[in-house]
Amino acid sequence: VPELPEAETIVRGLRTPLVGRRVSDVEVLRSDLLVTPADELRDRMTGARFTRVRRRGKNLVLDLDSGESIESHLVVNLGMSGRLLHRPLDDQTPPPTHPGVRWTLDDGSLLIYHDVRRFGRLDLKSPAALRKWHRGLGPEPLSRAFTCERFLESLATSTSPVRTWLLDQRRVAGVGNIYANEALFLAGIHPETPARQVPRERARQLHRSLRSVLREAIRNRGTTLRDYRTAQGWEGSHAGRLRVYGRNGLPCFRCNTMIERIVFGGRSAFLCPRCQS
DNA sequence: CGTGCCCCCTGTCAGC
DNA sequence: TGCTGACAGGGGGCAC
Repeated sequence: VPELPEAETIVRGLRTPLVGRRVSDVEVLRSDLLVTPADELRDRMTGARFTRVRRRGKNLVLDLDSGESIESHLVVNLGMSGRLLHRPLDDQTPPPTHPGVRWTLDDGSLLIYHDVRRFGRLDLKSPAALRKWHRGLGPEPLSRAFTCERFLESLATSTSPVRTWLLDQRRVAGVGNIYANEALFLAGIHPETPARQVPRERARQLHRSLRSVLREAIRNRGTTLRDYRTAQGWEGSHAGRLRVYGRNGLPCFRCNTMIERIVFGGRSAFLCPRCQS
């Protein structure tokens, strides 16, 4: 689920409640979600303070300080159905149905990792391990480093279908199946076009449309199809704004041609056969 | 290095 | 009503 816009929305919703707070308790209910051994996670997080909450690609990164400049970084990948929820002390809403890890903070509020399918992963990394992991991911598509020139250069090195290219986190970080399909529609590119065969002008357009669709989805607090929720448990509102994703059998907004669903690389792609040659 | 396939897991929905 | 199969936003591992 969560792609870059969803991760960004969650991060924004966690900053205020988390930064400056100290962890008073850690409960691991599903240890299969952890890369780090459960006892180590408890030992290193208990008593530590959240110093920063950020995002890298589709991952959430929670920085912690255990004092005497001992730093850790909790990297959360939400998989398909993960949620990272903050529940204030006076919270009246029903408790999550599939909690995996629960942190109690020093103000009595709770941070809960919730995941029905349990494809998500939580990894508490050292600063060195974080740097190494960081280097393995591609550029942030909304950063200045993601220039059109670099994008064109990288596209030209690959024979993979352009949709597959967009999903590869080593090429560009944070794009998933929804926004890959949306950006390709906006740029008028068929998802199966080999990356290096995308015409230059279309590729330039793809660079622009990728950035614009991600920003638009962030403004809408992400796409809730089923599982995704913000840190406060709210749904995102971008689902109703999708142009092709999930719209097979419905008319294209631009030309009225029926949107098609095809499958390659083990995943659905949605396209307008007329607009996306 | 790229590709195609399988797997991880649970829930929902369409069709019979 | 109940069963079965397809499918779901991600990612890692494997053989080739």
